[in-house]
Amino acid sequence: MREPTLLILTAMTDGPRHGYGIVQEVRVLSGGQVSLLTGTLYTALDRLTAEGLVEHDHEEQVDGRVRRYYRLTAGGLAALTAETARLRQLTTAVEARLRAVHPRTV
Amino acid sequence: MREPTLLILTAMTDGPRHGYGIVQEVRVLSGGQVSLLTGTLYTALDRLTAEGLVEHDHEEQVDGRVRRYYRLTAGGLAALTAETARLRQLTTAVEARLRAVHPRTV
DNA sequence: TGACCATAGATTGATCATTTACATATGATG
DNA sequence: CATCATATGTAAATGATCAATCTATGGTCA
Repeated sequence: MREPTLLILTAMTDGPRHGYGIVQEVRVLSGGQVSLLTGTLYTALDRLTAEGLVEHDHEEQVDGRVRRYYRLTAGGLAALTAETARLRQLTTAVEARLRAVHPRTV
Repeated sequence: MREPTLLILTAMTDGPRHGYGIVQEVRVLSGGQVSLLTGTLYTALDRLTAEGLVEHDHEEQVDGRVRRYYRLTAGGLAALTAETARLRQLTTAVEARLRAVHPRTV
């Protein structure tokens, strides 16, 4: 799982969100570092839907614009949790190595 | 930076290593989870050399086989350190979110 | 009032890293 | 005599992301 995918899933943990809402939420939770491109977002949502990690929720009409909401499935939450644990383990291992060899750089 | 790349750089933090040595080291430091494929390794080494994160060290002849050693440059170490810090920050943010919303799953 | 920005959706072609598969070669193990 | 561990690499395919573009509404500012 790549980074944008991880962040997209994370943005849906607290409930369904529509595309633009995911873009904004990812910006917030990444500390302003990641601004998803729409090309990344919508193709990822299609892919994740096909994989069963995400599914359609409902649609809204706001000011003449459609809002399409997506939600995380149980499988999506499980995948996100597993991936995060794997990532933490990896990060910890790399940091341990850096500390051991180059104590001042970490 | 993708995961295999991160691990390849990490495997060279304690000194120069040759290709196959990197494969073995990555297996160890990933807790046996990642076995680099040679296609990934050698194309990554070429790319990282072109980017200046890695450079050629020396060559050895062992049992009629060549061993080509690579080492991390100062820029490579800096990039690895920065990437690891970024990854930790990201992982922490995602975990915080998971804990806040689904306390039992983390 | 006309330009621009934020919001909201989406598609297309290009790029890049990785994977898969292939190719070659030696020495040790069973 | 086959297979595995060691050791190097290349070429084609896949997959995810990026860059660019498009449509459309409502609000702000000069």
